[in-house]
Amino acid sequence: MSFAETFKALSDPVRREILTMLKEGRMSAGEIGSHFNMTGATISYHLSILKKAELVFESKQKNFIYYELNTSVIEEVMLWLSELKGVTDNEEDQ
Amino acid sequence: MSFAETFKALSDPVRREILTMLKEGRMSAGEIGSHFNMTGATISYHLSILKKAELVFESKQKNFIYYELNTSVIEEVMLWLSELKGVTDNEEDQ
DNA sequence: AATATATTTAGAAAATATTCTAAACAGGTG
DNA sequence: CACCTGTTTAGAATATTTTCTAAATATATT
Repeated sequence: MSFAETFKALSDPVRREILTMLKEGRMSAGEIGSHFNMTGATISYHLSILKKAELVFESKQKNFIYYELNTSVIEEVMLWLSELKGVTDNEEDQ
Repeated sequence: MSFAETFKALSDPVRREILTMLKEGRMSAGEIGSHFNMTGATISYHLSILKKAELVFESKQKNFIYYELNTSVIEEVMLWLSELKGVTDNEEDQ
């Protein structure tokens, strides 16, 4: 995991909205795309950035590709941020 | 606070390193700059991005400008991320 | 007041990111 | 197999970001 890739992925509003949509469950590329006023190619580009950042993973089914949140990277980012805040091990457990 | 600005600020390795340095306490622009192989102008640019994102604040003293971490925005980001993970209010308290 | 030190601003060059259109690919269905 | 649907890839246009040099500003010191 690279924080550069992760934060870069999170820095785009379209990509953050995609992640928020995926909170409710997995969606196909087409379903995701229909929520935006953009071509499928552009959505595919954003999904590829999220995939590289490991913020989502995909699974194929028929000729659909489903995307799903990957929460483990989110936890790593939160850990980095909490260390930045200077949280001690004890404080972390509260 | 805008998540776009915050994540964009966090997406650059130089800026993340500046934040990590500031964890130890406040530093002047010059002190920060001397840790990097870049001109003062470039460091000033990065500091302005961090300032706009409210990840740091500055205070002037003599002809030095000191920078300091602002942890409140970091907490807002962590909250956004924990909501993305789908954490319930109860789980948050553990 | 002149000079020195610390930092920022302006403007330009180079690198990266975002978006589009058109074409390609992959898996079903008639 | 030919075709349709869903998605990605390639390539180009545009926008944004990062970095530099040079100049400007602001505060202190002599």
